Amino acid sequence: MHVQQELINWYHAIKRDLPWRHTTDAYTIWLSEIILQQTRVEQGLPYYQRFLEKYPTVIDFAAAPEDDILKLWQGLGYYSRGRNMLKTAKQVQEEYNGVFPTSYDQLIKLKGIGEYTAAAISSFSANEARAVLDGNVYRVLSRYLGISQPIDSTTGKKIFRQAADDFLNEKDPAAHNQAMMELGALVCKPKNPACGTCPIRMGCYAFLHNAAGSFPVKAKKIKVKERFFNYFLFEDENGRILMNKRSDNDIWANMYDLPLIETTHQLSMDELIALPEVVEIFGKKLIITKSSPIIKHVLTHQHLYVRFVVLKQKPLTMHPNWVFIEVENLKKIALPKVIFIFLDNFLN
DNA sequence: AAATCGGGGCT
DNA sequence: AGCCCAGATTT
Repeated sequence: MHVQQELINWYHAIKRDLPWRHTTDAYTIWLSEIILQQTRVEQGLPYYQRFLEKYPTVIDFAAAPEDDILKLWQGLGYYSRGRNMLKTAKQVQEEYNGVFPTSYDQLIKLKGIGEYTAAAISSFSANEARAVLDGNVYRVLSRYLGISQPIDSTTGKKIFRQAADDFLNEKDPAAHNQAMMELGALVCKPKNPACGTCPIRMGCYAFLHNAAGSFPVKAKKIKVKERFFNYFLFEDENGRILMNKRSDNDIWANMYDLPLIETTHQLSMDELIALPEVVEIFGKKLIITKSSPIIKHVLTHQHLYVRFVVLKQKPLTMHPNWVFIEVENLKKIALPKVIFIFLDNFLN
């Protein structure tokens, strides 16, 4: 039997029961695919359920305020996904009369949909013969075929694109794509792959050479930047919290945090309150109710060292992006994880 | 081509 | 600590 058929047979026998595998509705599949970008199934699943319940159709989604989308996205990370979805939903409503496109060539033009997602939606919703190429597929193909070009180089990407296209089962692209990713997720895992249970091990280069650990190859290393965030929390006499709406050119775009002084390195409390910016905003004599320990918050490309300083007095000057928000209304706005956790502890 | 964009789980 | 996760966009 052909290896592609072995793979599909294996998939049908052991596949996980995931909700987006029960539909061919392009909107629903789009929702699942965007949520699952760089996100494990178990982490994305509850978000998928909540989004589908609140926005059953692309028309419902298109009508949502951006703040509502970001709020529902809170905690999932890579928030531009949510903002791009809103743009695409509006575009589908206007240019496609609310009917979500299913062809690769139309999908690839939409905001937030790249090669992987266009291939996924077009194959799953319309069985278009497009091979997906995600992290799972890179790993499976590199091991199976023994491809040692780096998956994060331009030439490597071309080679893997060709390999994925060649390997595609054109008679059942949808099941083939699902099977490739399922194999990567359940068997051909990054660490300690379960080669003993792999349905296609007898044709696998890495299995036959006992070299799964050598694939895939990555060329680049991640560079991590350190940043030092000093947040100031001020609660006024009416129990409202002074919040800050973030800009759209940094992490946590358009989400809410607190008045922030960022420094280039870690300061002591004495050094912090002597800073000219701090004096300008809060005056010379700071009345500090309490200050938190330094919290290390780890992002992929940044390590944040975050401190919260609770103040008694209100700022002398107000920044345009600052706004007082009632505690009750905090649950309506999107907060980064580290902010949410601190406020949750502080207020409860 | 390289940098940027989160948060969580596994080793 | 380092790597990876149903990647895409910006610089």
